[in-house]
Amino acid sequence: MGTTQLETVPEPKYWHLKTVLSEALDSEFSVGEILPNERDLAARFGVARATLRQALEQLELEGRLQRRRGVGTTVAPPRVGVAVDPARHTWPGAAGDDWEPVDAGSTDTVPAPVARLLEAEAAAPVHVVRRNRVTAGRSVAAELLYVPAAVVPGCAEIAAVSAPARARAVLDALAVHALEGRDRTVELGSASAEDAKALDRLPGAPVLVVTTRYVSGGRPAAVAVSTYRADTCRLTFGESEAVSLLAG
Amino acid sequence: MGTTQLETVPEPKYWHLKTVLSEALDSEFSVGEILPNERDLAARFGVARATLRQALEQLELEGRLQRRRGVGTTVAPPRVGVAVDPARHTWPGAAGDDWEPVDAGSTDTVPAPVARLLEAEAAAPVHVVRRNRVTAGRSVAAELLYVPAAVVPGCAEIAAVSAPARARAVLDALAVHALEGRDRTVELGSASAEDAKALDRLPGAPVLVVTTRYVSGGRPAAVAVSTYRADTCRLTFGESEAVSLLAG
DNA sequence: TAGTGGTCTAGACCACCGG
DNA sequence: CGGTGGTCTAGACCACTAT
Repeated sequence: MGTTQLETVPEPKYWHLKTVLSEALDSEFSVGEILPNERDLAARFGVARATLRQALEQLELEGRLQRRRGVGTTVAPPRVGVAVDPARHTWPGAAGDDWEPVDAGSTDTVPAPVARLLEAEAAAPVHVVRRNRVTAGRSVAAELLYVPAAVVPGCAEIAAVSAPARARAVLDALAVHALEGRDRTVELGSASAEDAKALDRLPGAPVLVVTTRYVSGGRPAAVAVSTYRADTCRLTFGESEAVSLLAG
Repeated sequence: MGTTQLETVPEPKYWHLKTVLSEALDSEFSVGEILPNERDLAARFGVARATLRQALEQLELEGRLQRRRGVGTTVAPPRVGVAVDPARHTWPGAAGDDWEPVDAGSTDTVPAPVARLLEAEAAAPVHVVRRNRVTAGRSVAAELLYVPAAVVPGCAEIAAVSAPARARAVLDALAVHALEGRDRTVELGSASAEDAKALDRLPGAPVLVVTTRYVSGGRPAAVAVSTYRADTCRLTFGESEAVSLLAG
């Protein structure tokens, strides 16, 4: 039979499609340009729409494309470099950061992983602060900050008139302590319905979940769970912020 | 018609399915247990297999499930905490790390983003070292380390007999310099065919891409692009390594 | 209202793994 | 070999956006 074909491992169509599209994006399209619609593209490549969509989904995951229902598919700008770890260790809410306080409330039940990080009982009273991060004019992250009530005993944020003021009250109460240390984890997640709304994405959209534990007085004083849009963000650590902006 | 239904916003089926399955995983399954196959599950929930798969894909993305072709779907163990940023700043290849050198070679053409980070021409000769990271017995990351030939002028790794020895030669030549600093970015990507093989995943699988730039003598001396399995890894920074292991 | 992407279906075949 | 997940099809309808 001696075919010249060696190891005929047929590449999936969607994978090949993704490669072709990716090269086309590099050479024939510019940022913001809109692509033909999915039905036309599928017809042009001779595949089912579902197959084409599989390729588009991958490209969107990689931050190459942006798709919006009712609008179309556009070429995405390079990912935004977002500083996650500034040189100065500071409490959340310090002056000059990109975060805007949204609201604050209290609860007795925090997620189990958060309770573990706080080294507290899941049932202890905890303040929950919601913040959004806007960088370079784009909404990039949503955050829930958990502060045990015991850490900010005098905090009476309930009395504050506006929602942002309630959030600020907790942040200010936190800042009176001395910050000793901080540690972090980064992992992949999918946006909850609530986070999705804040990030202007659909529920389930891929996000980078940054969990930060703040230590003061030898004990965990707060835990922040920040969810960043994975399609548009590149998290930067150390002095690399300026670099990554250039690298975009 | 006064239905009791308010704001009938129909939740997508796959989203609801995901929620139901997620709760079932918490309460009725233990780690490693195998789920019924996709056709049975789809029938049981009264949905098409594609819809069920959409839910399973989300759960796999979140590290809750593990699917292997020809085998089945199993409940995944908690994500492994992987230290990305040890307190001591060291060159790659320092004693005691999890990385095993695989091979090394030379090239004249590096990816454009890498060239930018190296502040070098894309056409300059560069050594490329491939390493794999095995943590807790599991293959978690694959890496390409780019070292400009000018940084390790005496390095003659070509002569080394074995592939790992070639890699070590470059790493050792790098270690003679003084490491001044390091910066990093983390972003979402999808596994290349080559990385997928090293990570025992399918091409296109979601990965966390950690780009590290090593600075020596006031100039970039090396750039590492490490791709971590996003389904099984949680990257840890700072002193949080022990914590995250507990938190698992 | 027309056009877009998002969801869903009911099939089919393929690649891979185990016994 | 039988069973699994992976790929692919050709449709249909829905939710959203802009005009």
